[in-house]
Amino acid sequence: MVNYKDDTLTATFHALADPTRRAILARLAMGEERVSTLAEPFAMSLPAISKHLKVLEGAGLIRRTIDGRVHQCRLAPEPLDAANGWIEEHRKIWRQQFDRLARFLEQTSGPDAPDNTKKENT
Amino acid sequence: MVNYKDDTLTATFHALADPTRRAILARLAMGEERVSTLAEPFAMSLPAISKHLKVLEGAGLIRRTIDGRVHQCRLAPEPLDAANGWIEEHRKIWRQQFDRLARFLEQTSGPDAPDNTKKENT
DNA sequence: TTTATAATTAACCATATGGTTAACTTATTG
DNA sequence: CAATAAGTTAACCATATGGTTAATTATAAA
Repeated sequence: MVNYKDDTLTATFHALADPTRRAILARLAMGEERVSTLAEPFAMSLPAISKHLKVLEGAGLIRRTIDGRVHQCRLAPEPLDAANGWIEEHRKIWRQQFDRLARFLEQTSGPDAPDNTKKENT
Repeated sequence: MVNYKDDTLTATFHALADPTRRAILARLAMGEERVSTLAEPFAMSLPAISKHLKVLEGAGLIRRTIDGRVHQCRLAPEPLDAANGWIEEHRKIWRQQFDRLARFLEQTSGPDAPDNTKKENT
């Protein structure tokens, strides 16, 4: 039972909860990039990207080195490890609990019993 | 390279980016609970919890069975698998890239070279 | 049938978020 | 030095978020 800092997790998950930021991270996974290059693929202004980068940096997911007027961004894997740790830890228990419930339903009602799960609205 | 639905990930990460919701999920990992029981530990109103549950349900992280006037909540592990998948997939590449950079710095500047990493503002 | 319980919905509020354009700072280059 | 380029900061705006209290719905119990 590792103890994950609450605000670290919150910041990390919040940073990941945006498609633009995830795309930036995915791109950075292929190597360092400067801000303007990172901004290119997106249909939004540079200041918008600048803000996204600040969120990512605030969560510790990226770091930047300033070289003249060029800001080079690169990934920092630590917070992702924390997020991953939290998910991994819980996922196991959840699976167990989920499967235990499934077996319980199998046993009590049998495989031919009417479907008692809630309808999905996928 | 699995293809994760963008909005599923966004909804999942957003749902996880709140300490109250994570606490609810952690509690549900120990077994099904009704809404009022889930609300007890928190210093906030029932409607607030109700909203949190709706967010979790919207992200597919929990399901509920309505039994009379009692709503039983339980976990649904699928979206967490997706989130975990995204993180896992990227984390590997990030680590590689990170370690490659570290080795590169070792080689070019040597172990005794001056520290060229940016100062942390922890 | 009246009353109490479980939970949601409605209406509202303050603050956060994600975007914009314009202005600014700091380097680089002619 | 003047002009350009990289990027951030400032000011602003619309919408989303997370909370509140009051009202509402639906079930259970007296």
